[in-house]
Amino acid sequence: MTDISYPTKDIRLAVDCIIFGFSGSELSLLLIHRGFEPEKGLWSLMGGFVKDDEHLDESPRRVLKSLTGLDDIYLEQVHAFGDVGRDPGGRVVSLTYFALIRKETEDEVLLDEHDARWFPITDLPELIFDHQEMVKSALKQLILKTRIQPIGFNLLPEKFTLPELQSLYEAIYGRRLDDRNFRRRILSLGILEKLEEKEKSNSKKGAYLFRFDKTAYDALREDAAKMNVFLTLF
Amino acid sequence: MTDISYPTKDIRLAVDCIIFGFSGSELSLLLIHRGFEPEKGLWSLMGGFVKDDEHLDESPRRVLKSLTGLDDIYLEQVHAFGDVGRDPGGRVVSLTYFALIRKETEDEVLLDEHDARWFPITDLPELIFDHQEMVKSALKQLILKTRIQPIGFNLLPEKFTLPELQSLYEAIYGRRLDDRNFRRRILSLGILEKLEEKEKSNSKKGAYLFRFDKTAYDALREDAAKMNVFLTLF
DNA sequence: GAAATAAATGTTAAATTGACATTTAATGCA
DNA sequence: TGCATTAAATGTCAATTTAACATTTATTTC
Repeated sequence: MTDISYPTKDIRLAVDCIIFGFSGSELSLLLIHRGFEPEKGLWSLMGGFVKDDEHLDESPRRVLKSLTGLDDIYLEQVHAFGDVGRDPGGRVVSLTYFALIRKETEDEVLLDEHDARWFPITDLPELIFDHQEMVKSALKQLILKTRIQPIGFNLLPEKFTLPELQSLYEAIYGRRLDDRNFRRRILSLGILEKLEEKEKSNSKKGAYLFRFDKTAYDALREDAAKMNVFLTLF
Repeated sequence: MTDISYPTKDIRLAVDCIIFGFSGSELSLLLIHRGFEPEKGLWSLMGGFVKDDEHLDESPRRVLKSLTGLDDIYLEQVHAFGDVGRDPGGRVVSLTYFALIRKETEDEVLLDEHDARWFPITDLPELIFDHQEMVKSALKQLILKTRIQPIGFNLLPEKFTLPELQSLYEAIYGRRLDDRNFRRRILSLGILEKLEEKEKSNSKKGAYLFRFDKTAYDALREDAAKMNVFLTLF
């Protein structure tokens, strides 16, 4: 940055969070019912202004904490939206972050206070401003990232079954996957630790629980990095 | 964005451009010699402040125009850097954009005026502030994007040879590729139009020139989108 | 002990990838 | 004229990966 002639005092900086959750076989989004004009009654992403003394990535963390009560949320910056006129309240540049949370770990009381609700990604209500575009780009980034990094586990409980994991991938990619091929591929990576326990809520037989093995993944990634080669998970 | 209680009047918004060029077999970066304190004498990315009345993506276009004289540059937003204290001149949030330009179409006079110089990506000088981190993330994004979208052509002249194209991929990925396998793969996509002309500056035999076939690519992408499937170019 | 249900498993053909060496076209110089 | 030089262009084969497909297994409940 060399040109110091144009301070931009009138631009305000905000963050908006695209909060993904997963349950059953559905990927969903946590939205806020907007209680004031303009666009009263529509739904919106949860957001807030960046504080003067706060690092950028802290800002969505604070916002998410206030909405869900959760710390330690997986967050990724997506895009800056800031065209003139995108927000009728003045020049607001908004940084979007997507968040992956384990559904049902969030604080229901806080959610109620914010008039927040989960919506299936396939059936979203009308959103204010350019929030729909924000969701679209976040989903695109989630899809691309999921393919090459094991971030999906942030949407699942620590222990999960292979059918659950497959459903998650299907929900993210928006298409059905062959179960035999999925298992073979995902297990061959060696980044899942099979447990003795079974989860029986979905079937009589029960499905074995697995846990993500971060150490194994780090080694795998290290190897790929050494050879300057792309790592594709599924 | 629902929380309206924290206006951020003291945050200034800037853009910094990571300008990639390619020639010979080298990927390089256009940098500016910093003529003033702090960090005088180091090199930096070309940047500037976002104007109050300018759409976000227009800002790097204006900056690039002033440096290179070029319009119609391929640009992609990369990341917002804005931690407190990253710029000693106050709270400055900087949006980074990477730019792909066809080297030697730029205006030499303007470059001289800005004390700008090309550096091989493998041999960069010391950069101010967090600009090295900016370069790193931009390069990462370039690599990922190159794999799935035909953006590399923006670094080449309209007509190019296969050896040139391969060199470009090698420079971006940072590893050697097998020429026979490269040709087979890239030609099988059907997105290159072979011309009658040959380019003879690099060899006695001469190499056939090709042109990127956008129509064919769009059809290919359309097909992939229909099936919700990933498209990998190379 | 029979029915029901989801989990788990295996095979094969087709396609893709990776590794590898020779021939071709043109130039310039002897 | 033809020989040396140089980078471009080409092909094969084995190994790996992928896609497509159906049956068996473990457990519960009636």
